[in-house]
Amino acid sequence: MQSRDLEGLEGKSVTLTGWIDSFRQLGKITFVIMGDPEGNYQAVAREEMARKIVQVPRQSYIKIWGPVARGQGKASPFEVRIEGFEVINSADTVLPIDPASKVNSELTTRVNNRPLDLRVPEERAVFLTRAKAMQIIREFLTGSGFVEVDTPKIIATASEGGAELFKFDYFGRPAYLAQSPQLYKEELVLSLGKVFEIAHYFRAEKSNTVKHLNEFTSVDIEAAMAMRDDAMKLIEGLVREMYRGLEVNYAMPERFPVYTYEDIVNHAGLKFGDDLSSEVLNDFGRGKGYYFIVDWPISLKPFYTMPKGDALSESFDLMYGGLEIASGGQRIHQHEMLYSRLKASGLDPESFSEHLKAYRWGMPPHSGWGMGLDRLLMVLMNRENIREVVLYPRDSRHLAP
RNA sequence: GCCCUGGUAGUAUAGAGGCCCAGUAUGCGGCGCUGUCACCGCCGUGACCCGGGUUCAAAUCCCGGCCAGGGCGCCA
Repeated sequence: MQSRDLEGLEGKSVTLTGWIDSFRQLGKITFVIMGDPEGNYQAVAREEMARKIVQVPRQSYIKIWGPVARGQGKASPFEVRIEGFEVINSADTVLPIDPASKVNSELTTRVNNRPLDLRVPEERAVFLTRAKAMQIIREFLTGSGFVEVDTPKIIATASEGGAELFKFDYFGRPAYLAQSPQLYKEELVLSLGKVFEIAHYFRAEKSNTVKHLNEFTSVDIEAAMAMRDDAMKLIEGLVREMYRGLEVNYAMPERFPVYTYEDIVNHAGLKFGDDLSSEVLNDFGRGKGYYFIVDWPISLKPFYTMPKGDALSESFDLMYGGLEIASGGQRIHQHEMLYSRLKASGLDPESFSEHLKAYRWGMPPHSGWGMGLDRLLMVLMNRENIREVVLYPRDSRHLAP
């Protein structure tokens, strides 16, 4: 309930439930700032009622009743004149954070007390935006002919090599938590054509940065008969749609600039084949918004990446400044080529036999990408730390809450 | 894995060897105030991460531990 929602109820008596955000006591009149999932609104108690209600601990969940009247509040043209109240469940008087936000707690303290933290409308807004973002993504991709799929997160073999995976015991056999849906989404292209998945993935890397988590959310797509440029157009369109749908002001360029890997290597004075470090990307990306880096050396990309000429690949990364938001490109669809790329990447084709099967059944050419949703949201909401846009972040130091 | 920084009331902070049995804000308890809007004023409450050491004297310096934040690497 927000003050403006009370407008149509002027003169009527209402009964509302919610929590007490704060009190402003002025002698015989007390203003009670009430909160509920929709927002904050003002209620007023006088005389005896005022004396009684201020004894209820802040953040307690209560029921109030009384008529709605026009008020003089700056942010609350309408208010509830409290005729009675009932404490449904009281809160501790010592709270680990201050939901009235008179003192701002640190991110760690807030995350450790997330449910209470989210009683702050501004903090709740982050996750309402996140929810809406996911809705926009689903609508955009579904509207573009993609089918939403669910692939397993418990897997038997490493999907791409590279990142460390979490290993665990699966009824006596070794199993891993999925690092990406890469192999499954490519297999599904065979019959579904265009697929997408929004899910959590896991990396067992002991990263200690503001942009890495051990459990993160990825938006993945894969599309039959799409070329790399089609995949790039799609993600650019999706990013634009998200800014539009979420009403985030941002000076979006006509088109996202495209740089080649070689441009950056030359700019940084590196040699072909060197990976681009955070330092190089931060330097190159300084002052830049969204842009693409294309034509990476095949040696720096996973085995399923389609080669371009001898040394390059049909790949791209979507960047924001120095931060990698997504990566993708065209994939290999020919069995023989995939087999030899596996070997060239130092992987054992035998352990990918389940996956390779699909490439003998008429696999169409295809392209796709995987996008770090948390990272995009971080940029979109102008947050410094990925943990700010994840409800219960998992990093190497935090397994709880 | 490497490196840097930091742990002071519930929360957020001041503090750089004696001015500190630790100051401020907010919270909490109390008193006053009839329209606030971070209401205000007054009183009270509550803290130096743990263990050693140096020193006449340690929140402050040194060593170790634990915990946390961040950078690099890895990676999305």
